[in-house]
Amino acid sequence: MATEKTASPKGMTSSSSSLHESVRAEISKRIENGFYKPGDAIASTAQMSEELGVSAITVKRAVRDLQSAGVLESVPGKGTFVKEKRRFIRELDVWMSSMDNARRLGFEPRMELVSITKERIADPTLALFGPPDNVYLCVRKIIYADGQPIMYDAAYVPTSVPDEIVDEFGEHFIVTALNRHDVAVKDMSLVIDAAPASSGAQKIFAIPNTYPMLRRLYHISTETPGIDVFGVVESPFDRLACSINLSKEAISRMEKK
Amino acid sequence: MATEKTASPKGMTSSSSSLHESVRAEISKRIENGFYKPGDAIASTAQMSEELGVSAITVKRAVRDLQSAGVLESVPGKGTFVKEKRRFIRELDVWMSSMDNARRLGFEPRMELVSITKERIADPTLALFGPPDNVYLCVRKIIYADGQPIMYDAAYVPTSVPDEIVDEFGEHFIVTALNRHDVAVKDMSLVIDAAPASSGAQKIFAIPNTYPMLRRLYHISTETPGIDVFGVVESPFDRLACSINLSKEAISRMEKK
DNA sequence: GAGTGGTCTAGACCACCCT
DNA sequence: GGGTGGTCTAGACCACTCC
Repeated sequence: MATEKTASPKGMTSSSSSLHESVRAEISKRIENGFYKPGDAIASTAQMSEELGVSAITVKRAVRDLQSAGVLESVPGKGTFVKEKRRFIRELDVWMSSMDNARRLGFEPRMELVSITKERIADPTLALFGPPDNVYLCVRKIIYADGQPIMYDAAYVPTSVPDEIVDEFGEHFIVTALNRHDVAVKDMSLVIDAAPASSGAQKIFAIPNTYPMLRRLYHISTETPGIDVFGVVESPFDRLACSINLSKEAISRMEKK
Repeated sequence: MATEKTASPKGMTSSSSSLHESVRAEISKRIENGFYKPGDAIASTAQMSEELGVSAITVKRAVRDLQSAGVLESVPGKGTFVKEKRRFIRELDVWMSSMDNARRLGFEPRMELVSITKERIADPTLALFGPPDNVYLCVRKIIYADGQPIMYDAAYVPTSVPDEIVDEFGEHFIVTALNRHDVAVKDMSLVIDAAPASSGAQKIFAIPNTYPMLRRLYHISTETPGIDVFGVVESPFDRLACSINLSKEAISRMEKK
């Protein structure tokens, strides 16, 4: 079958080797051109299949890859839409909470407590910080900016932390809540990486497949013996970036070497 | 067709809704169990298709998702293999070059100059730093750790930089080369995010589809007027992470607020 | 009911690798 | 030649939404 074999079906630039790549490029081009604007629905699979002269499955393949790339979003029964691209930048150097950070950038932040449970640290990547193998209070929360979920935070705090402080975890960031009760933060280690979404994050952010999230692993140590906090923050990579400024002082350390 | 409809074909845990997710989970389970070890070839599509009682396409779908997740790697004509998981951690706080950083962590680093061309800054994300719209020298290089490519660096340096310094870009990091010629670095801004691989990075790292890379955008400003460097480093997210330590001094700034 | 995307299948062709 | 993965197709069913 497949009798006619046109090199480049219906006016697509056949720059790529495979057909689904060409289709993907065509859709991307239309978005860049402004033919499809953010929020718009693109042509349906059936339409585009006929229009470009390729099979419906090939169109679906291209669309799925663009979903993964954070460009498109499909709603079953409705259509496939061009995602709004607005990205939140978390400034790590200014050292303020994400909430303050958001406000400064003109976002309307909101925090939602998901659960407080007693758990051991499950995430093997947190082993990087060498946390004691205890049972912790695991505080999970979602941070929104302008209604969009941008972070999913799982913090492991020692069970020895008094209830007055725990009660504030729903409204405040961990560090803020600790500070308000005179538990001074001594030091904070961060590891930034990307990894497939946890099951919790998959539900919250509606991640289509095992797609990587931008992740911040943290270890907060305090002046109070026995109070160390470990945690993971996951964010969709198209909605968050981190910024840092390394000042002259830090650089001078290098020059001395 | 598809007459028999077993809920959970051939002893897979049907924890997921869709079939390809179950297949994916099954493969992941076998890797966790140690049934498939790093470097091993997994069962071929045809074998697994029969073994699990699902169509070959569904197996391929599951394998493709695991490729994207950085778990599997397929070599056409040979088979599909479990990737070795060894990750390089770039310490940003210590403020040393990636080469020194690598040696300290027991990696054997190597740098390979790809090209030095005259270009304007193409990457729109670098606009974040507000670079002047000039023609720059674009220095592209690959950094390897133990033979594995872990970074793809594209640096834009002003054309006014003397040739003696440019000649050293092939062997040294930008900052190191500048320092060696008394161009002192004043300040460095970093943005860490994840984004689909550039075309160059796709080739170097053999990225299957438009899969996101961990990215570091940088802006280096120097004491010498007119010498500012902008750049992008891309890394496969399963091969690199960044670490930072925020010391007590940085935190004290917050407490004062 | 008509249209949408999501899933699954069977079958085919190709390029590649190994023996 | 026989195996592998990669691609493409046609056709089907489902759940969903909107009219």
